[in-house]
Amino acid sequence: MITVQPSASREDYLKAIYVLEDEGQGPVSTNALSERVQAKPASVSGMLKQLAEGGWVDHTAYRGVSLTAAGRGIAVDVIRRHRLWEVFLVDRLGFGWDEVHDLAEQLEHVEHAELMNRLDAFLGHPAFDPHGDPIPRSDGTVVDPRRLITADALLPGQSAVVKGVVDSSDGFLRHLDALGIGLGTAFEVSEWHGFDGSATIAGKGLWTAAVLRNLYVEING
Amino acid sequence: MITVQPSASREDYLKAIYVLEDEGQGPVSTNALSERVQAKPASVSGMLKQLAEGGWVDHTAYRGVSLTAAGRGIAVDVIRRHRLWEVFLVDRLGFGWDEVHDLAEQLEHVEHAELMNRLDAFLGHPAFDPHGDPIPRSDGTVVDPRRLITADALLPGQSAVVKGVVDSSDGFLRHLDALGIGLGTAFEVSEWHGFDGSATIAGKGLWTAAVLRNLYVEING
DNA sequence: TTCATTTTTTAGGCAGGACTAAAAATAAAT
DNA sequence: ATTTATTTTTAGTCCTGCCTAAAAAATGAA
Ligand SMILES: [Mn+2]
Ligand SMILES: [Mn+2]
Ligand SMILES: [Mn+2]
Ligand SMILES: [Mn+2]
Repeated sequence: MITVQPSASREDYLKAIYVLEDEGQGPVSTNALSERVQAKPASVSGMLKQLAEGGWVDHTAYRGVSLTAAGRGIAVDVIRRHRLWEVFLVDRLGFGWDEVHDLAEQLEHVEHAELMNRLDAFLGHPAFDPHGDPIPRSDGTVVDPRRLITADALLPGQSAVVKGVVDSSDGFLRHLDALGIGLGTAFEVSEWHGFDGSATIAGKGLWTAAVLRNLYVEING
Repeated sequence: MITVQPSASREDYLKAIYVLEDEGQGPVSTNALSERVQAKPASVSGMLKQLAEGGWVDHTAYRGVSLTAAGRGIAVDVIRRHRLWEVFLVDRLGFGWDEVHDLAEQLEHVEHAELMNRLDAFLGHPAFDPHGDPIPRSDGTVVDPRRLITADALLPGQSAVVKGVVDSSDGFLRHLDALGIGLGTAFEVSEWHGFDGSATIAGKGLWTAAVLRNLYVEING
C-alpha cells in the first residue's frame, strides 16, 4: 500500500526533520526527532518507515534520517504556511507574538491550492514572520539577505537592531515583552560585564547573557 | 473510556444532525445522516454510539438521533466558525462564494478559544455569511430578523431583493453568477408563466422555476 | 397477520498514529 | 576485547474512523 498524501502528522515530522537537519549537520537521529515532535522513539521509528516508503526521506536503520528533494519541498511549504498564518494572526488579528504558535501549528495543515497565495497577497507578501524568521516563497526558495549575529557578539559602543530570536518559546517572548524588547528595537551596548556575561545597554539598563545570546541583531551602518 | 473532546469528524456529525433536525421534524435517521456526512450507515451507527456516550446526542436504537443541549452548543459553534471563515475568505481574500465551502469545512475545526472572537471583530461582526445564512453569536444564539420567502412565491408586480439561497451547491452559485444574480440583487416579477413555472423579470429576462425556488428574497417595502 | 422490503445495527477488518515492553544494534568504557 | 550503557527498532496493543457482509428490527402490503 502506497501512502500518497502527507497527513498533518507526516507534515509535522517532515518540518521537524527539516529544522533539525538545518541546525545540526548530517542525518537526524530518531531521538532528536522524538524530542521535537513529542512522541516516543518507537513511534518515530514507525513513522520514518512510512515517510521512507512515501519517498519523502532517506532512512538507514540506526543511521538517522534525511529529507529527499520531495520531502524538503513539503517541509518548506509547511513552514511557509505556518509563517504566513502567524503574520495574519499577529498583524491582522492582534495576537501577541507569544500566542500564535499553537494556532499556526494547526492552520499550517489546511489543504488548499489557492489559499496561501491569496493570503500572501492579502498580507502584502511579507518577507518575515512575527519572530523574524524568513517566509519561504511559493517556489520553495528561502531568501534571507540579512547578516544576523547574536547580540552577545556585539562590541562595546556598537549599536544594532533586533531582527529575530534564537529561542522563540512563549516564555522568552513574554520576557522580551516585559523588557520592552521587540523586532525593530534599536540599542547600543555601553559596557560588557565579563563576570556574568550581561551588558549595560545605553538608556535601557542591564540585559542578561541569556537574553543577549537569544537575540538576532543586525549591526547599524 | 470516556470521550472528552469532539474531534473534527464528530463535529461534522453534530453539525449534520443539527441541520437535519432543523429541516425535518423529529429525530434524525441513520440513513439521512449517512447521506449527509458521506459515510455508510454502518459507520454512522458506530459514531452515534460514541456521540451518545459523550453526552452530545440522545440515541435510541432504530429510532433516530437528536442533539442534547451540549451537542447543540457544539454544532452551533462549528457553524459559527464555518460561516465566519467564509466571510473572511470571500470578503478579504476575494474568493468566489462558490469556492469557499471545502476550505471552511477544514478551517471550522481549528481549535482555539480566542481565535473566532478576534476574527469576528476583525470582520466587523458580520450578521450573515456570503450565502446569506445567519452567523450564530458567540453565546450560541442564532438571530435572523429577516422575513424570507422563496422567489417562486412572489406575485406579479412585486419587487424583492435576493437575501440568500436554498441550494448553496457550487453549481447553483455559479449559475447565479452567470445570470448576474447575487446577494443584494433587486428585481421585480413582471409575469409568471404557468406552463413551466418560469417568470419574466423586469429588465432581466427570464428566470426559470429552478432558479426562483432556490432564491430567498425579502419583499420590498 | 404474515411476508417482503427497507432501515439499522452488529461483527469482523483495515489503515493511521500513538503507546509500552522487549530485543537488537551501536557507542562508550573498562 | 569485553562489558556496559545508550540508541534504535521490533512486537504486540489500543483508539479513531472508516469499510463490507450479515443479522436483526421496523415498516408496509397483501
Ligand atoms: Mn503542525
Ligand atoms: Mn514564527
Ligand atoms: Mn468540517
Ligand atoms: Mn455558507
